[in-house]
Amino acid sequence: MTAINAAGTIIVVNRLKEKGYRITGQRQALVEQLVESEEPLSAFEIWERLRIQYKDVSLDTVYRNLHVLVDLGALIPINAMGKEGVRYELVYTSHHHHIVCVKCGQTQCIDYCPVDPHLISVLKTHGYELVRHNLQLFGVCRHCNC
Amino acid sequence: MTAINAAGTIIVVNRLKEKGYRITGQRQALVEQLVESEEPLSAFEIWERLRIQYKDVSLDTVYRNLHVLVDLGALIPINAMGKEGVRYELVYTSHHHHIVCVKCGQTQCIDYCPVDPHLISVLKTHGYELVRHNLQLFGVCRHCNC
DNA sequence: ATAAGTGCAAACTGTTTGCAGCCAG
DNA sequence: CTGGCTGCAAACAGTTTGCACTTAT
Repeated sequence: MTAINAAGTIIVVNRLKEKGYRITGQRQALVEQLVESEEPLSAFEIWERLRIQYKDVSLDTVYRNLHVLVDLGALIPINAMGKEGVRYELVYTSHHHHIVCVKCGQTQCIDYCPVDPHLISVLKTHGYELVRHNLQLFGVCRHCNC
Repeated sequence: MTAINAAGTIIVVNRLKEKGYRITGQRQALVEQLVESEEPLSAFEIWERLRIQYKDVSLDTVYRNLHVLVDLGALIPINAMGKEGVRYELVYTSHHHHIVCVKCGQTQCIDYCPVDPHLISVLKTHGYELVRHNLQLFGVCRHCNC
């Protein structure tokens, strides 16, 4: 694990401690997997990776810890719609959106966000103040497009 | 049913006929429910409404017909990102998105779409071909902002 | 010590599928 | 008439929950 990843783990683990959560081996290992992953992971994928270190870890524990992190605001759920369920990504990185492959369910980060001053003002004319947003992009990835 | 809704039903039904699908009572009634609905419906909600006319219609039939309409391109699946499953909206109206008030749940159509040639090309560089998309906007409406 | 966290199994939800009968074309 | 459509039941995948045991604090 790189120094930058170790730091990321510590940040998340400290947030857990602050809120009174206990740091178990499984919980810390789950955070490490999320920090080290290049892309959002599904609960099942996290489970597969955790089992290398914790051979008896259960999928339930993965789900429970994912919920804890989501409640904490440290993790955002990304819905892949269809193939495989929700994927999770830590949010200490910069703001961006994702595209999901409608065939295989893989996701990629897209460094683009539609929310600009123009959209904000359009919404204002409708009487709305924007609180949060999510751009869902669905496509076919290079691999599935053959 | 208003004249405009009747017209909407006919448009969708004709697309089904063109592709060789048969027009059963259940199928037509399902289209009518979608046309008449102000907002996207879940499979379960459609089923509830269909059962008023077709008391023995099965939920499977709802799903099967939803798939047919999605394959046809007449219906887009919208993931509510909450605990509920997928919602469906007919696409014979002009393309737009919605903003949802996080306090009262009211929605408004927003005549804005982030998908432009620039975004398409950004996605191409990621190896993705865009199939469909959905912009989810959450805000506080004029009424709730006091 | 003690309450949060865990593994197991079983329940639950939303969706899909195999089959025999039905009905639109 | 006949293949697509249907209802039924059962399977299915992803997720959640009740329980007794374990472990971090």
